[in-house]
Amino acid sequence: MTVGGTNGERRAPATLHDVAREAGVSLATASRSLNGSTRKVNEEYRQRVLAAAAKLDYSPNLSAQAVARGTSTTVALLVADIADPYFAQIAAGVVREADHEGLIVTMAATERDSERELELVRSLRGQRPRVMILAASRRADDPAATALAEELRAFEANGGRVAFIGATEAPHRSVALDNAAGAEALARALVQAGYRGFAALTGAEGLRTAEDRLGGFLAGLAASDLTIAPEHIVRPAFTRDGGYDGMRTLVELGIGEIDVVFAANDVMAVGAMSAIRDAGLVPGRDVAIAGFDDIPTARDVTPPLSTVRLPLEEVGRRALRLALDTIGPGDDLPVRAEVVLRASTPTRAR
Amino acid sequence: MTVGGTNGERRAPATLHDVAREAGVSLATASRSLNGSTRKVNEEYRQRVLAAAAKLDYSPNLSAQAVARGTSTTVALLVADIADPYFAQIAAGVVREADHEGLIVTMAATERDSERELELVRSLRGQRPRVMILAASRRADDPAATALAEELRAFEANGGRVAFIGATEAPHRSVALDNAAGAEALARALVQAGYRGFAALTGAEGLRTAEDRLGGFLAGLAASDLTIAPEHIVRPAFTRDGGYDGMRTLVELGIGEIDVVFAANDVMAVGAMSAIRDAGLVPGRDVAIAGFDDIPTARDVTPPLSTVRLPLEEVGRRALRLALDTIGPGDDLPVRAEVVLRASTPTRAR
DNA sequence: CTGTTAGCGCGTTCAC
DNA sequence: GTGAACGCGCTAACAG
Repeated sequence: MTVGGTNGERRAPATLHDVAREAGVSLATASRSLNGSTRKVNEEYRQRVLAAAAKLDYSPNLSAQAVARGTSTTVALLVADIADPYFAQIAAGVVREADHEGLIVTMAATERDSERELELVRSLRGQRPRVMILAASRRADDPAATALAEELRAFEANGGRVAFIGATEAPHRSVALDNAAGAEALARALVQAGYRGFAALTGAEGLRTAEDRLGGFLAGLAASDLTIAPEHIVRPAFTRDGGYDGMRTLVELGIGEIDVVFAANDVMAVGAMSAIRDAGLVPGRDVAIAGFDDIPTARDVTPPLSTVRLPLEEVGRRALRLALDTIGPGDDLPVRAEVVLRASTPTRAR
Repeated sequence: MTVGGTNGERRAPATLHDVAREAGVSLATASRSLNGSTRKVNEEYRQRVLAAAAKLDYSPNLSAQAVARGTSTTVALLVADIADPYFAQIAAGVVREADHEGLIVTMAATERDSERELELVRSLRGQRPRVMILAASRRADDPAATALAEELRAFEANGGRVAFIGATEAPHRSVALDNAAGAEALARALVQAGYRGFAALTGAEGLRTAEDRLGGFLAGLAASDLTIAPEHIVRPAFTRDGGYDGMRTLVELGIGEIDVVFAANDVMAVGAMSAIRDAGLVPGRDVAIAGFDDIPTARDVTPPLSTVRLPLEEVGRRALRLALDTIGPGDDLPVRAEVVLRASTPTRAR
C-alpha cells in the first residue's frame, strides 16, 4: 500500500468562466463552443475556446450543467448484490448501454433488504436521474412496498423513468423475464428425459422470481400429472450457500425418491452440486440437477449444468432502452428463456 | 414487457423554496432543518419543515448541493469488466463502504481498452467525484499512460483523490495486491506437493497483474532450481475463454511433461479446466491446475480449484478508505494473499 | 436562532 | 454571430 498524492497546490478546477477569460470571449460563447447544441459560433473563436479549455484542463462540471439544464445524465441502478453473477451481468449490460447513450450509471445494492431498497430509492432520487432501474428482487408480501411505490410514483411524476427487471410492478415499465414459462419448459424437458422424482430448491417464500419459477416448474410437471412432494420443496436463501444448505437438507431427508433437483437459480444449483458431492454422491449420476439463468460458470462446473438461459446482459441493456424509449431492433419481442440441457441432467434410461 | 408510466401531470420536483413557503419559513431555515450541519433550529420550525417536505415529496437536489457546496458525494469506480467476478467483488466492496460513508458510486467499464479508460476518466472527472478508484488492469507499455497520468494529476490538483487497486501507479495511493509474493508462495507449495513439470497461462504481455503473478511464480520455482519452458508459457486473453483457448494450445502441444498448469487468475483456470476435460483428460488427475484470486466458484468446480486467495471485497472497501483517509483497523497491514490448496492440485506421490 | 443576500458553475433567453 | 443578464436549486456568510 502506497500513500502519495500531489496536493502541492490545490487550485480549484477551471470553470467555464476561466476558459472564457483565457480565450478572450464571453461566457456564452465559451459555453456554446464546448457544449452548445445548435452550433453557431465563429470557427476562430471556437478554436480559441477549445485551446483555452485544453490548456486549463477544463472539465465541464456535470452537476452545474444538471442544475442549469434541469436534467441530469445519470441512470441509477439498484441490484440486490453486485457480486452475484446474475446482477453483475445485468449491470454490465446497463453500463454498456448507458455508455452508448452518453449516460453515467450510479449503482447501489439493496443486499436483499427492502427497507434498504426504499432508503436507496429515496436517496438516489436526489440525483434526479433520468432513469431508475430496479433489478433487485421483488417480494409479494413486502411491507415497504407501498412506500416504495409512492416514492417511485413521485419520481415519475417529476419526469423520471422507472424500469423494473423481472417482476412486472404495476404501473411501471419492465423487462419481463419469462420465469414461469422457462421453468415450465424445463420441467417438460426433464420429464421428457425420463425424470419422475422431483425436488426443488427455491428462495424464501414470497420472493417473486423464486415463486414464478417454482410455479412454472410445477405447472410443467402437472402437464404430465406429476408433482413435487411438499417435503421436497426446500426454501433456503436465494444464494450459493442457500443452495448448498438446502441440498444438504434434502440429502439428510433421504434422496431415495428424488432423481432430479430443480434449483431456482444457477448459483443455488452450483452450491447444491457441491453439497451433493460433499455427501459422497455424484451430481448427474446419483441425482440430477438443473438451475436457471445460465450464468457463465454453468458451463464450467462438473457436470455442466442444465439450466434455462436468460440473456442477462441483453436484459440490462434492454431495460435502459425501454426506460429511455430508445427501442432497438427486436426489443418488442419478449425476452426468450431457453432451456439448455447439459450433462447434469442426462437422459434417463427407464 | 409492459409499458406504462404515470405521466399525467409532470410537475417539477419540489424545491427547497417550495418547502420553505409551505412551512412558512425562510429558505435558510428550511435548508438548515433538512441538511444543515450544526443544528440550531427551533424544534417547532424544524417539524414544520419536515412535515412540509414530506407532504411535497421533497428530495434534495444533489447536483445543486454539490454546486453550492463545491464538493460532491460521489465516488467514481473504474473496472475492466463488471461481469468478471474479480471486479464484481471489488465493486461490491466499494459500494458497501461508500454506502457506509453516505457516498454514491458511479461505475464505468473500460472493457480492457486503455483508450476507453482515458476517455472515461476524462468524462468522469466532470462529476467532480470525491474519489476515483481505478481497478482496471494496468499495462506496462500503455501508450495512453501519460495522458492518463496527466488527467489524474489534474484531478488531484483540484482536490480529488485517486486510489489504484493492484498495480501501484507512481504518485498515487494504491491498495497493493501481493501478486508476486502470492504466486511465489503458490509455486513453492506446488513444488512441495511434488510437482516438477510446470506450464503457465497468463495474460497478454505487458499486463501488469499477469506479469507480476507469472514473475512471482517463476521466482518460486527458481528457489528450487525449476523453471517453465518458454513454449509452456501461453499468453491468451485474461478471461475465461482465454484460459480455455490457452489450455487447448497446451494440450495440442502435448502435455507429456506438464503435470501442473498455473493460470494467472481463477476465471482462466476455470476455462482451462473445461478445456482439459474437453480434451478427454481429468483435471487434478491427468494434469493439475491452480489459479489466483479465489473467486467464489473456485470452490464449486470439480475438483475444487487450488488458488491464491485475495480478499477482494475487502480490497474494494479498503481502496475507498485509503482514498478517503478513513483508515480502519488493520488497514495499515498489507493485503494478505493466501495460498489455498484444494483438490485440483493433489499431493503427488513421487 | 432566523431571514436576506450573495454566490456556486453553468445554460439560455434577450438585446445588440 | 456575440455578450450581458437572469435563473437553476441550494449553501453559506452576513446582519438582525
